[in-house]
Amino acid sequence: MSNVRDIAEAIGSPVAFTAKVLQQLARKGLISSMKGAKGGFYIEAKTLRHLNLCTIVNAIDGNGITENCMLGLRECSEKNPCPVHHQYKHIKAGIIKMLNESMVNNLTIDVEKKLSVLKN
Amino acid sequence: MSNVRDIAEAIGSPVAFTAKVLQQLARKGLISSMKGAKGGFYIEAKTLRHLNLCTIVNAIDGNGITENCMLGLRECSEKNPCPVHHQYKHIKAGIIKMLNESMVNNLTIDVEKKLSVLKN
DNA sequence: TATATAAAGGACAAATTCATCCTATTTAAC
DNA sequence: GTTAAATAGGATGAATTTGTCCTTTATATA
Repeated sequence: MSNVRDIAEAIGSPVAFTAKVLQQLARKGLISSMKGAKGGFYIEAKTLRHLNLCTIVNAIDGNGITENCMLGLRECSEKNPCPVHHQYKHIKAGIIKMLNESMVNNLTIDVEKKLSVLKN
Repeated sequence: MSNVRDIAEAIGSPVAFTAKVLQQLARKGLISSMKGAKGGFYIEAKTLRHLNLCTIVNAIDGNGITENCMLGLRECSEKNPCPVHHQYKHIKAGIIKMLNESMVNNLTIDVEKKLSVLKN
C-alpha cells in the first residue's frame, strides 16, 4: 500500500497529476484504493499476476495505438490502405506484442534490482 | 508544380494549415517553392530520388521518435534504462528502418495506381 | 507597367493535453 | 466521537498543438 505522494516521488511526476492517473486506473479496476488514514493504492495479487502494459495503456489512452492509422486517416484498412499501411502494420503488431508480453510483475523485478529506473 | 489549395484538397487537410507544413518543408529544402502566378510547390527530381519518410518526419517533428524514451524519461539509455528500454529499442529500430526505407517516389506509385489513398 | 496569382510569415484563435487546487468523503487511531 | 490522513472528483488554469487570418513579397502575363 503506497500513497500518492510516495508514488509521485518515485516516478518523478507531479502529485496532483499522478493522483488523477491513479484514479483512472482504480476506476478501471487495474489497481485498488483505500481512503482514509493508512489508505493508499495497491494491486491485488491476482490482478498483478495478469497485468501487462497493454491493459494499462488501453485504460489510460484508449486503443488508439492499435487502431489509429499512422497518417491519421479515419478509414485505413487492408482494403483501403494509406500509403504506409502495409509497412506500419508490422510495427503496430510489434508494439502490441511488446505491450502484451510486458508483465508488470516482471518489470518490477529489474526496478527492485536497480537494473532499470522509473525517474531521473 | 502544385499550389497549396490543390495539395490541401488532395490530402483532405485545411488550406492554411497545409501551407504552414509546406513552408516548413521548403525551409528545410525538402521541397521547393515558387511565388507568384503559376507558382506553387514541387520537388526537385534529384531530391525526390533520395527523399524518404524519415527525413520528412525529422524536418517536421524533430528526432523525437528516434530519441525519446517510451516512458518519457529524459535520460534513458543502455546504461540507465527505463523498465521497457530493452523491449522498446527493437520497436524503435523497426520504426526508423521503416521510415528510412519508405521512399517517397515509391509511395507515390501506389497512390497513382489508386492502390493506396491520401485522404478519406 | 498594371494586374492577378501564389507563397512567406507574423499574429492570433481554438482545441486538446497536461496539470493544479479545493472541497467532500472515507477510514484509522486515539 | 474527534481528529488527522488519505482518496474522489469537480472546477479551473497552463501549455502545447492545431488551425486561421491578414499583410507582404515575388512572379507571370497581358
